[in-house]
Amino acid sequence: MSAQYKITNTIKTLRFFANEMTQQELASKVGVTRQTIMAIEKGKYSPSLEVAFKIALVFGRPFDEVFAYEKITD
Amino acid sequence: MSAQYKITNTIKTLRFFANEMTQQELASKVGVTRQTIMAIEKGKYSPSLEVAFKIALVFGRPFDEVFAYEKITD
DNA sequence: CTGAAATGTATGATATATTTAACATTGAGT
DNA sequence: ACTCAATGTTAAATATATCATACATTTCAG
Repeated sequence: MSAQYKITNTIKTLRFFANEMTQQELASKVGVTRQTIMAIEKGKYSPSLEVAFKIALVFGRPFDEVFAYEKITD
Repeated sequence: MSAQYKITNTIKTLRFFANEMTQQELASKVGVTRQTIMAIEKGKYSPSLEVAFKIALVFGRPFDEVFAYEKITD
């Protein structure tokens, strides 16, 4: 069948390098709840484009340094 | 108040340069309905990150060439 | 070790994206 | 002008993201 992809992110790493920002702090800055950050970090579901952009903005990093769409099979 | 942003995209232009691909063709390749492409092109709502990635993939363009998060006020 | 803070997990409610279907409008070709 | 394909619009139903709350587990400073 056609190639399979998954969305990955580097949020946990970025939090660590951002002075060990907590999930709660990130959630507050982004304007969502801690559970939303949790779910995204864990890959439970893919965020809305809006939330994804806001997360990249909070870390001040280019979008593709935070989120990627990676091929997992062919 | 805090800065306002809006999500913009270049889908219509990219369709034009992709041999004038129709909304229906794009929708089929992405795996959504034509109305979804319509709504996204028109900015009626912001797509899921998954659909956004798929659209960029169909056009074979870097993500940030398709979608942008632009400041509209300060 | 103990306790508080951070992270993880689960569930039901709400908001939003997407589908489905139907119809209206536009635009280009004949 | 006619016609057909493409685009645009609307409304109701469904799927998924997000919220709100509650509780369990990990982690680490004291």
